[in-house]
Amino acid sequence: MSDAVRQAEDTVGRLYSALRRMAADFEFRPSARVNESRIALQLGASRTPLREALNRLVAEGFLEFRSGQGFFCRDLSPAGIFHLYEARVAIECAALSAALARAGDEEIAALGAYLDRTEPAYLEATDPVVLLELDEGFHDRLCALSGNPEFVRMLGNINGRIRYVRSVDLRQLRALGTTGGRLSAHRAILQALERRDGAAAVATLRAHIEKRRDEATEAVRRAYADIYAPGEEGQ
Amino acid sequence: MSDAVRQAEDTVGRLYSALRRMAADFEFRPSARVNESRIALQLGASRTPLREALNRLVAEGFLEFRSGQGFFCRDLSPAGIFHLYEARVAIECAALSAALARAGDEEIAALGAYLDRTEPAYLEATDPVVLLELDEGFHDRLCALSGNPEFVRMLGNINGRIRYVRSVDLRQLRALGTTGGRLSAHRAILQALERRDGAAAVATLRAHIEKRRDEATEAVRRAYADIYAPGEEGQ
DNA sequence: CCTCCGCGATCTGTATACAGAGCGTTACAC
DNA sequence: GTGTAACGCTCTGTATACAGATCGCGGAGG
Repeated sequence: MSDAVRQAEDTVGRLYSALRRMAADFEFRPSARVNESRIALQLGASRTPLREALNRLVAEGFLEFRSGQGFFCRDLSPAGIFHLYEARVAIECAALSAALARAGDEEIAALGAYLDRTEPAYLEATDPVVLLELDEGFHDRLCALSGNPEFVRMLGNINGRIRYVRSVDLRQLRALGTTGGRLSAHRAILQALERRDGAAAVATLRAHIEKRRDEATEAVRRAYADIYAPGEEGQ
Repeated sequence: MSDAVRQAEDTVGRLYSALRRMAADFEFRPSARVNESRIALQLGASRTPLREALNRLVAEGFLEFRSGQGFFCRDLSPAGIFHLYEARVAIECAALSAALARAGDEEIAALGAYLDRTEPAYLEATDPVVLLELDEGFHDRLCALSGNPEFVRMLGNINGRIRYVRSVDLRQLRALGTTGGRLSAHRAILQALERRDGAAAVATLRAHIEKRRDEATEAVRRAYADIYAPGEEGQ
């Protein structure tokens, strides 16, 4: 059994995870074709399971498929990112509403404990990847309070697809020294949730996300620079 | 070119469409394993493209995958359907809000024309499948007014997964002679949209969907009866 | 009668092979 | 010099083959 569990991550699953990360990080350039043979060799598997994993990512919107031409990376545009942020607002706010009605006090307290626990790391972190992980961690847990796995699934999908832009945005925010505001926004949402003040909680969450949404155009521009000239610090 | 377009539906695409319909209609019994060899033979293709299509459906939540055991049909439960309806409310209401801000008068007029055009068929239709198609047609177009393809994609996914239960629910409504209310609800939403009365439009839409959502438990019970004893008219 | 073990059949998981489409490149004509 | 057509290479799309895992069934032991 322990062997089965250990090997639970089978080939397709392993390839899927690797490819998802690569697609999220735009290791495939926007709109560029994915060379199956090369990636298969690189990941140490044959094309059959690789294509199965690629098909999953197509269904999730990470990649596109054109008949007779193969798989392509999704493109990256301000409009596309805006739409994803808009969907994120819809899902997170709906999840929060559901959580207000259904989540128990102890579950909300657990989210508070998470916030307390991660606060030091949040304030000290310099790596935007770590910062983003902590940020997503809060939002994921908040979403999970809804008890609706569809919300969790959809948010996970969206977060994966905007992760790169968010990390670029976050790096910029850190450079400007304004990351603290994000944390306090999380705290404000939690407090409104504890008070069962639905209107305030949803409004705060919505404003929190829409603020980033409205930076999307600028962040996408930076993301392009970052994808095609990595390493060169901002500017 | 016309040949290319005609053949655009390649093998994987064809299999995907066929399997999606089969999964939506619960031609695979809930939680039952999908026999790859049999389906491949049945659909006239080999297992390789079949598995690619199956993997897309896993990513979309129509099927589940268990390592070493293969593909299984999603299960059918009142809670699961409730969660899907809840997600549907979130997406459709958010899409409507976006449409209020962005859709042009002529686009809204086009939706009105659709409603006028389909009204006779709606009132005369006896086949629940046709009725459902008309109903979904309105909601799809309404969602598309948002201009956000993510909303459209998500709604399409959700609608596919609740289609069977909706068709059972709709059949019951028809038997009770209350389908007219649905149509007038659509009309009310449209009129509020034309007046740019966001609060009324969203409230009407929400109530319209939540009414069905709250029938989900009963509809799932009927759906089970229908899946395992088709042909026998309800009850 | 129930339980556990082992065998066999079935099915999944992956690699590989091959056919055919797409695309770039080059050479030739204008 | 430019446009076009044909060639060839590369890569995709699918079938098939085979290895390994899983599950059911039958028999033996308690």
